[in-house]
Order: sequence, then C-alpha cells, then structure tokens
Amino acid sequence: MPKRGYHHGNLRQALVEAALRLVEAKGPTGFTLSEAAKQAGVTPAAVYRHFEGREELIAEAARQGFLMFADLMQHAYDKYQPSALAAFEATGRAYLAFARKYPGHYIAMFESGISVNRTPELANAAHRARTILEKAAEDLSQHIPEEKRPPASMFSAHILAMSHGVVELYARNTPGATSPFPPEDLLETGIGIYLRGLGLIDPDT
Amino acid sequence: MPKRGYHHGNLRQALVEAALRLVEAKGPTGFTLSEAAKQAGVTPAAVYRHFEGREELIAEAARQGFLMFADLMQHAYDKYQPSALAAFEATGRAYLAFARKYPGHYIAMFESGISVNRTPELANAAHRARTILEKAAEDLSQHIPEEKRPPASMFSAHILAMSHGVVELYARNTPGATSPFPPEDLLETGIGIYLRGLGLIDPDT
DNA sequence: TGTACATCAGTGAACGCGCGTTCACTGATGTAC
DNA sequence: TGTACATCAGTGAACGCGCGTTCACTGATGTAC
Repeated sequence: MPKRGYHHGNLRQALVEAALRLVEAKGPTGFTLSEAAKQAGVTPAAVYRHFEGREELIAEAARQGFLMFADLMQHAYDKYQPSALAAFEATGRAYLAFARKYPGHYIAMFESGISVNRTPELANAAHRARTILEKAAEDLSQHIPEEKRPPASMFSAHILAMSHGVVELYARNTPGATSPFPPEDLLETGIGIYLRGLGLIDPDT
Repeated sequence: MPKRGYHHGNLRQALVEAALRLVEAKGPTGFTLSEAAKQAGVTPAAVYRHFEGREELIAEAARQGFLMFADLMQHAYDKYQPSALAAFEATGRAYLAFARKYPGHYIAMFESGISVNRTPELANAAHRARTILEKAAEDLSQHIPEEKRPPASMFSAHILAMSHGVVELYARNTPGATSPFPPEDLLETGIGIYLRGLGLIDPDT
C-alpha cells in the first residue's frame, strides 16, 4: 500500500507512529498535532478525518501500547507456567523490558498525562493488562498460608509500584541522574527481597 | 512588607509561589511564565528581573521543594532514633507524606521534566535529600549479617522506587484511576514485606 | 533636614512563533449501469 | 468495457490565542552631601 498520491493509504496509523516517534524523541510535551501531521507528510487539518483532536490521537497511541504490554506480560506469564513464582517474577520484569523496548508507547501510557478513561477503548486495553498481572498474583497467593495471606491485588500493586518507580527514577533518561545500579539488577533484587518477605523464597538462597 | 505600590517587595518569592499554585492546580504543563506573572500581579517582563526565564523559575520551586523534603526526612530520621529500623521506615513514609502535603513542590521536583542538574543550587538540594535517606539505609545495613548484606544504597533505591511508584500510580490524581487500597496502607505493607525479606522483621509478626 | 542623583524594579508595547481548529474546496477512488 | 457520479480523504488559507522574550522607558527607593 504505497503512500504516493493524493490519498495516503493508512494515514491513521502513520499519525500514531509519528506521535510515538515525537514523544520518544522530545518527551511527553514534545508532541504536537501539527508536527505529527507534518511528519506523516500531511496537512494538520487532515488529522481531523481520523481523530477528534490531539487527545484522541495520543489516547490511541496509549491504547496500542497497553495491548502490546498485555501481550508481553501474557507471554511472560505463559512461558513460566506452571511455576506461579517464576511467572509472577517474569511479569514484573516485563514491565521494565517494555519501558526499554517501547519508550514511545510507555510515555504515551504513563507520562503523557492522559487519563486511562479518556476513551472506552483505552480503558479496555488498560484493564486487560491489569488483569494479567492480577492473575499472576492470584496464582502466587495460593502458596501462602491462608491466615497470613494478603489480598492478591495488593501484591500486584506492590510489584507494579516498585517496577514503575525503578523505571521512572533510574531507567528513563532523566538527564544527569546517575543510576547507582543497572535498573534491571535493582528491580530483580528488589522483587527478590520482597518475595522472600512473603515467605515464598527460601531465606538462605 | 506590603506589596502595594510600584515596587512589589518580594516578587521573586511571590513568583515561585504562583508557579507552585499553578502547577498544583493544572499539572506540570499548566505552568506558564506569563500566567505566573499575572497571578503575582505583575507584567511578564518583570519576571526577567529575577529569573533567567521560565526554566529557572521552576527550578527554584523544585529547589525549595528538595530542601523541605530533606528537612522532613531529617526530622523523621531524628525522631525515631536510635532505632535504625524505625528511622528507616519513617523516611519511607515521609516520601508519601511530602507528596500529599506539598503537591506543587512534588510536581516541580518529579514531574515537571526538569533536570536535577539544571542549576547547581538545585543539584545541591537534591543531593542533601538523597544523603539523608542513604544514611538511614546505612544504619540499617549494620543489622544485617555482613556476608549477606546488600549495599546500603540499594536499600534506599528500593524504598525510593516503591514510594515513588505508589505515589505516581495510586496517590496522584490520575483521574478515574481507582486505587485498590489507600496509598498509605499500600506503602506501609509493601515496606513491611520488604524489610521482612531482609530478615529485619520477625517473619511471624 | 533637604536636595540631587544613582540605582533598580517595574511598565507596556511589540515581536515572531507555533499551536489547535474551522472551512469551503478539490482531486482521487470506487462503483453502478 | 466505458462512462457518470457519489463518496471520501486530502488541501490550503485563515482564525484567534497565548506563549516567551526584547526593548526603551519611567516611577520609586535609597543614599551622599
């Protein structure tokens, strides 16, 4: 589907990709509708054939990000079955891996300031991702003695929080902020200590 | 020092406070130099008597934030001495407390996209805050058997990451993002499990 | 104490810029007969 | 197969806006004598 000629062919997706490139290169505020249109080789007005406006465009980028993110986590989860522990650890690592591999999507999802409820489609995609992590936590929860078992959704929130914190503070290019350890190691050890605290890992290993 | 008349009296600080108000009300991108000047009852051009430009103004707001943050942590640390454990826990909680109490400063510090090295003064203030947390971690580190003791700066990074993640994901007003638990509880339990994992809390409590 | 004057913190007008958005339009595409 | 026509994805000009920044200026303040 070549893009020569008056009609673009697949402008909608081209705009999303331009937005991702911009946001990756210039940060969450670096994205403008006009610039995205320009990069796609099109007049700003053409954008309105495909999106209601600036916000819908970035929301679509975030939506695609959440879908990819969910796929990545699902894949990690499946791969380490039937070990609940390994699967849970893998989903935690998937967070950082995603931020590394798809910085544009990551920014659109978590740093662009857009609400996850901006559109129903976006909310849906975000929900799907969350569900997978919570399933992994639920599996793991079965291995803890019932009387001292915290809610599974609390695990997933803890792991998500630590993962997000590591990414934001140590993995994203906050220029000049020197990271004391490789983020991957930091997250790995952090999750390890946490799981030891839950009694799921032998304290002597 | 009343502000009537041609001369303002303390415009520099008034501008910082206006910026903080704006950023708190409208998010990290909601701040503009012109609007801050207007709120301080002054022409945009007047700002240039006190700051090199927009960036220097927000950097000053962030600097003041880091100083207050460091004070808060220092206070928490002192209060729970000589218990290394209690002091460490307290500094973790101080992070969330700060974000709650001074959202404008928090945004300027962590969400405005400004580099901590934007100005030497800012870098200094940030360093002071970091140092306190690392001191608390260092104290705590002494209570772990030497051969299985991870670097103290790794503790503080873990706790900082989890605290930051909890704030960003569950405490800031991401509109519509329902938090599954009160952020304070989430952080409290998360840190508790983590410290248990380090063998610093009795596993049966 | 009064006056002359230097200093300095503000004004206000102007600038160029890129933004998001609108509108009437036109050229390309696809389809019915 | 060829032609007429409806559909639709783009154009390009225009808009009003608020932004950050500059400049020559002016009014207030503080100080030396």
